[in-house]
Amino acid sequence: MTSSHSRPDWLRTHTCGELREANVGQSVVLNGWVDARRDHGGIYFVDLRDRYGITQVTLTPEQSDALPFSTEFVLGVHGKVVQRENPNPDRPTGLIEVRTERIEVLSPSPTPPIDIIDNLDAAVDTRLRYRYLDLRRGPLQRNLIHRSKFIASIRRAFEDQEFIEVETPVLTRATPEGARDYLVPSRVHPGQFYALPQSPQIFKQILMVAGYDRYFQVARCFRDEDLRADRQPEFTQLDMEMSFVHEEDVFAVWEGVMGRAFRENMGLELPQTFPRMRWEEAMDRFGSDKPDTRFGMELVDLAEWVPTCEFRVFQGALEAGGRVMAIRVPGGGSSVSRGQLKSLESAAKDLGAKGLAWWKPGEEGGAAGPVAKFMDGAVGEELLALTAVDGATTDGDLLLFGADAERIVWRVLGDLRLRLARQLDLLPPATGDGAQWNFLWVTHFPMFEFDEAAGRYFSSHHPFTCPEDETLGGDEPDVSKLVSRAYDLVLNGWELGSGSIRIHRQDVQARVFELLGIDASEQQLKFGFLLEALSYGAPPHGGFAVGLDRLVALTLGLDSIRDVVAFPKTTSAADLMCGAPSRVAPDQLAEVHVAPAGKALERDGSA
RNA sequence: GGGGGCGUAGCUCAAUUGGUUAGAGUGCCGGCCUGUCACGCCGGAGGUUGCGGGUUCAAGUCCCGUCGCCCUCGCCA
Repeated sequence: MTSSHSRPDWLRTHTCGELREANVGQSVVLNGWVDARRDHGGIYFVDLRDRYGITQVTLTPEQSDALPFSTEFVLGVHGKVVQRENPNPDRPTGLIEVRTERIEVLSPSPTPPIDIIDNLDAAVDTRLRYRYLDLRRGPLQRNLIHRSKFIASIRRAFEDQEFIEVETPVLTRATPEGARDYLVPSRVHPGQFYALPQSPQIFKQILMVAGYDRYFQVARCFRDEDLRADRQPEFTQLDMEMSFVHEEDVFAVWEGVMGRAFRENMGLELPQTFPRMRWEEAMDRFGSDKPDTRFGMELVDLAEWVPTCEFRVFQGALEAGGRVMAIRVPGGGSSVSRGQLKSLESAAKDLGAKGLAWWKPGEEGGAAGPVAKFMDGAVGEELLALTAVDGATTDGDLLLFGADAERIVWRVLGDLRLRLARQLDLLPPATGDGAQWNFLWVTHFPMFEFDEAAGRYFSSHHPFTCPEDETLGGDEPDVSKLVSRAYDLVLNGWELGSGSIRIHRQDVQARVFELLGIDASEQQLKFGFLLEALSYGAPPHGGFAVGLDRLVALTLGLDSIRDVVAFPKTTSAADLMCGAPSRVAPDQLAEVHVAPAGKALERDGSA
């Protein structure tokens, strides 16, 4: 059967990015948006744009007078490709132009509220309100195309290793712990709610029980928490799970996946294996569980040295069971001013420090810092030797100290290290030739973390994470010291993703619940169906998930994931383009058995 | 929920610290120009200064409230 529609003659024969000298003499039809116009009286230039490029079109005065059009109109241009009198070497199509024979407006446009140019400087609200115009711009198009190709590489990499892509539900059950759920009321079950998944965690473990052995998915996840530049309420994870594996098997798969995606999309060869670092070492050397290893300024433990120093604050910190550590800022003696030290100190205080001790060994008197008087002679010499990078002694450095509980020292010095690296420009460029791609596996996370407010322990990862020691320390364990088989993948100081080897033995699982203070009835209530599934022959398994939005943003050198998400939301989780969230008609609410309450009542219902 | 910043023409920003008719660049509209590609020259339109209230002879400017956007702490197993 043939179509009853005849093919319109304005349909393009070429895109706006493909005509070259070889096409000179050909009759062509182009479709595209009016990027710019230049009227020279006797001749009229139009830059016609689509996502492939820009081609210059020439019109006679008669043609331009006969047909009014403006920027962002969509045109169909019939014409002949000709060599240019004045070529433009800056454009791929710059050697040719299309001399118009016939032109028609396929679609008009009012003056756009934002310019469709690469270097746009417009308010974010306007860009989000008219997202379709923002997305028409070159940089955003290139971002989304890069994202698409990146995902395609990852899919191929998983498929080549026998992974099976399985879709899991978006309407699912509320999760007992973790982030706040997005809820969806059920019409059929009055008073009951679905939740949108925070991750496919439970489903992927069940797929292992079901024998799928190697699963992956490009999965949308939802968390009803406050936003940041690198956090959206819905985001995309590259999720996977494997059976009959050890940590190293999971790492190897991802090293292959990342290697392929970087090779195919960025022309970069990543190392075949990424470095591994235990959590404890990451904290001790970088003050962070997601260390940026592209620069030095590592933390140095001063426990051995402190007793030789008279400074009571340092000694007091050790006596109280805390730590004393320092970072050495190369050249900081001159590059970090008193004013900057003040703001560093206030940053340190915001993070829980009582103050910030510093020393500029090259300086005299007050300029040398508040603790300089304790650094005379051998004491100072020894400290300089301890903190020297690769044994090298450089003059004019700055030493910053942390003396407090271990957590605070890590947090404060880890933060100052990053702050100073940015301030002093120690970071390599985010993209391009000088860029570094420091992938790192961080392993051996603590099993549990104590929550002061709740007064109990919580799983650092989640309660199905396998402990390193399956006896969990025996009869009287020190819960705070237990180590898990959870791991993170870190890239240049960003946490790309996390995962773990799971518990598959019921006795171990029961013991973990016991340590978390979750009794049998609560277990049944919260995790019943998963525990039941795991009882029917659960293979030993483990998995991992990577935040795709962050990964893509990083590979493009962007700070904000908004520029790699087609339709992002604002800091208050609103979609300015379609106006979500919105009020709904009372009928619609009644149908799902929901009535406004609290603040929803105060704002009188202008539905 | 807390802290900070911002809100003036379609867009990006000014407005001498409370004082005449709120300006500029850009975009848009009109005119001129045959080789531009950030075209050029001339002219024009375009404003509820986010919104509401207050102080004052007088408010873009000061005060109170409110809304929105951005950053950030909490939060995000």
